[in-house]
Amino acid sequence: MTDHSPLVLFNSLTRQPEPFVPVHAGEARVYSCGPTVYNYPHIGNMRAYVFADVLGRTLSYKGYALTHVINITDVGHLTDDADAGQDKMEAAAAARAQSIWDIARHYTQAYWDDIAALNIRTPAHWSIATEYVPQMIAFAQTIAARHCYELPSGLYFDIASVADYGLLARAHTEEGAGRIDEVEGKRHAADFAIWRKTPAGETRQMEWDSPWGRGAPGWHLECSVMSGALLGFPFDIHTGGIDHREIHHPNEIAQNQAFCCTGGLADPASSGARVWMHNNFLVDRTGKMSKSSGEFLRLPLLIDRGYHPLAYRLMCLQAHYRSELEFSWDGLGASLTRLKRLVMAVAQLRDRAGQGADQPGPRFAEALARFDAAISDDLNTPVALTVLDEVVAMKKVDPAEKLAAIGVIDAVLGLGLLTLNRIDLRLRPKAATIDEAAIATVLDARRAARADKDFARSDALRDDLSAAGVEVMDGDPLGWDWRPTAATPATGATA
RNA sequence: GGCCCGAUGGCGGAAUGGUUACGCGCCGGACUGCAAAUCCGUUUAUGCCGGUUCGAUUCCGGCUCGGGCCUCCA
Repeated sequence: MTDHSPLVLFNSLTRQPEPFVPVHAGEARVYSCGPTVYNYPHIGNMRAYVFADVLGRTLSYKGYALTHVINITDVGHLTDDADAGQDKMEAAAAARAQSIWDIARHYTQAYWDDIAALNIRTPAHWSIATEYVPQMIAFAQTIAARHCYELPSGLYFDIASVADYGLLARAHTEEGAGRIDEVEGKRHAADFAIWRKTPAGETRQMEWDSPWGRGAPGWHLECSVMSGALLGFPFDIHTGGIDHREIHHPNEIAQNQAFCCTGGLADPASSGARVWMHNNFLVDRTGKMSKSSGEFLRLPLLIDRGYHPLAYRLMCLQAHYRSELEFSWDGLGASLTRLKRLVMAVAQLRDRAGQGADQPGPRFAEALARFDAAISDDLNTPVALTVLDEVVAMKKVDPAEKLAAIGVIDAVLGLGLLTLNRIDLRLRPKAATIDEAAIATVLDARRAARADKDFARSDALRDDLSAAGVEVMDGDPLGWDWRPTAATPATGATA
């Protein structure tokens, strides 16, 4: 792993791949837009953090000292129009008759559970929006005179006050059909709230005093403030979902420009971050990605159905982060099968390796160079995975060295191959009608029948288990003697 | 309506101006009491119409279809 390719990342600002050049030598400072904790994250949301995690792991692998920040937005966002809707956090609290703070705590924890299940490394900082309100007010005061104007509903940012507004979105701000309900007095349709005043006569659970009256910060403000406070302007990389490329990040950039008193975006440092990266969506043709439709695709739902969460991570890695990825249960099953085979191969390797070398050795140099080239090419994880497969399949090599080579690759991909057991992958679907002990009992009886060459009885027991959602596997190399049939939906579920 | 993106085998999904990765599935073989699991091997694809080119899946134009954003959803 000596011949490193230069790391090239696709910058949304220029729409070009660019060599990564750190702002501070040897360091990489990354800010990722995190969740708004008014509901559970769905697996499409989580794709963004798998992407950010791979980016962070790649930077670490390349030798940069990584400082990663992910924010938690616990300040409410509006539900519909930018300035007229109901606050999402307030709405969730009202619907559940809980304190807005309880709501935030609950969904933050749910998000963190998903993060852990997906083997996403904990960032250096989880920045909590409500802990930065004083800094947000200070930030707003800094830019107010030159870049903002006040209306009865709040303090607004004048997008004409900075150069190149909307460059990131490649959008022209001349508004076409007026589908947005204009806030009375706004100078441009795209002007956005820096501070939202609480309407007269109302009280909100979350509100703060400010020079513009009691209210709450606009949500674009928090990312500017927290990224600047924790990483310093300019920092290296700002990530988020591709939807943020259109509105949120252009606004964030405009705020950063105003705050830094810098000019146009010809100099990428003016935007606050040198590189802006956006992951594409997970698309779901079944329509279960919509949070408004009741049951949507959450990670725990996959687990309940018998799919290990890391199968979902692998599914994400099989596509490039800038491509849309089609979700299907069959596809998830395919990823689980691939992961299972990888894990099994590595487990066998561990059995044979013993106390061996912890370095890959020259036999692996060529493959690792190709891995390096792939991941350096704007995080091409699909190709990186093919290199992993090749390394796993290599014959006549020292097992300990091979294990070390796999370790190098998995440190970036984060599939947990060195620690995951095949047994770990055998999740029992929640809906299964049989428990582990019962399975073991039937399997014992079946073993006895087979020893007696009573194959009629043996097959009957196998059919019983099959009817209960358990597929029997004799002679599995690693003792995985059954698996849940629900985890392999591609096969006809004949009972 | 405005802006933008995409179309690769059964499914997912890479890459490339000239031999179309890889995974899963399918099929064949080994193994098995039979299966399954596992291992080995094999098979199939660049939406349509033009253009540029010695040569296009790749570059350009048009068409069709699909998708995203313009409503704070990654």
